Amino acid sequence: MTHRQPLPADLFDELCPSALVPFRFGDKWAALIIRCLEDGPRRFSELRVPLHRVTPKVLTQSLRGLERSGLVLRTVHDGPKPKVEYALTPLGRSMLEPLEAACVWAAEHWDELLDAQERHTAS
Amino acid sequence: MTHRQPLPADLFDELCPSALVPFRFGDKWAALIIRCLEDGPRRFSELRVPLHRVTPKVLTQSLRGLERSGLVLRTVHDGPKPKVEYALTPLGRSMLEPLEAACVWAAEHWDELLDAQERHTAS
DNA sequence: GAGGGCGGTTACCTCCTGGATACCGAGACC
DNA sequence: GGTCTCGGTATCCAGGAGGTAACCGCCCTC
Repeated sequence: MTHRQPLPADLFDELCPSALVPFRFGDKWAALIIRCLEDGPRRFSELRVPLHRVTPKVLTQSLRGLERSGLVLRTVHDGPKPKVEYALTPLGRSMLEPLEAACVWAAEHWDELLDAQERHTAS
Repeated sequence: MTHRQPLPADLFDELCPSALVPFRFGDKWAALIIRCLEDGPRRFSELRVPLHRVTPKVLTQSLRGLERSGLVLRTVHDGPKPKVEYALTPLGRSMLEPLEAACVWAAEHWDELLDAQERHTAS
């Protein structure tokens, strides 16, 4: 091994972006929700279908979190029938690219990941 | 809005890779650790420097988790002095690409993210 | 034989996420 | 009046992630 750079003294210095690296960005369901919104705005009850394992409370929590981060916009349409729509903001939409890259990686290495898990639980 | 695809009925059907999408992959420090290893193997005490806000217990936990996932290899070099090295496996190294994409995204939109946070805490 | 660096481990505790379950008000529909 | 859908809340609770602090054996050097 040739002479390498020593590691930086403090990865947390200042507001180092790497501390907010989107791996581990958002809560447990954030990525799935964002992918549900990529085709356009969706209603709450529309999101509940593919995410039926997520209770409404948790779904609301996640959506509020994404709203707080500026990734999702919540719009209440006044009218006779209640109608609430969630849509990606431009910022949220810009996230689709790295998110897609991460999904592709996961899909490609799915088998290896499972193998590693099994090999460890076996031993 | 033109006619869109309805959302899939169940995002959790089978072993859908999107459920393991690397956003939210690993624990709190996984991404930072992986980036510390991209230049080659590092020793435990070497990692402790940039990650000095992570206690040894948690660092060990994270490293064990990454080892379990097959992303990191732990090697004990027998010899007069104790020497343990952590290195990325090929699988771990392949993860650098999407991780880098995520970091670039975060760096580019850092200001927007902070703005959104502040705007929300203010209101 | 005292001390120090290495690579951790152990015990304990706290907080927060996420889950289960039940319930709610407004409007439309019957 | 009763009931349905929509878009959530309220309440309670368990598990686990993560933090604190102390300790450990081994080997080396002084």
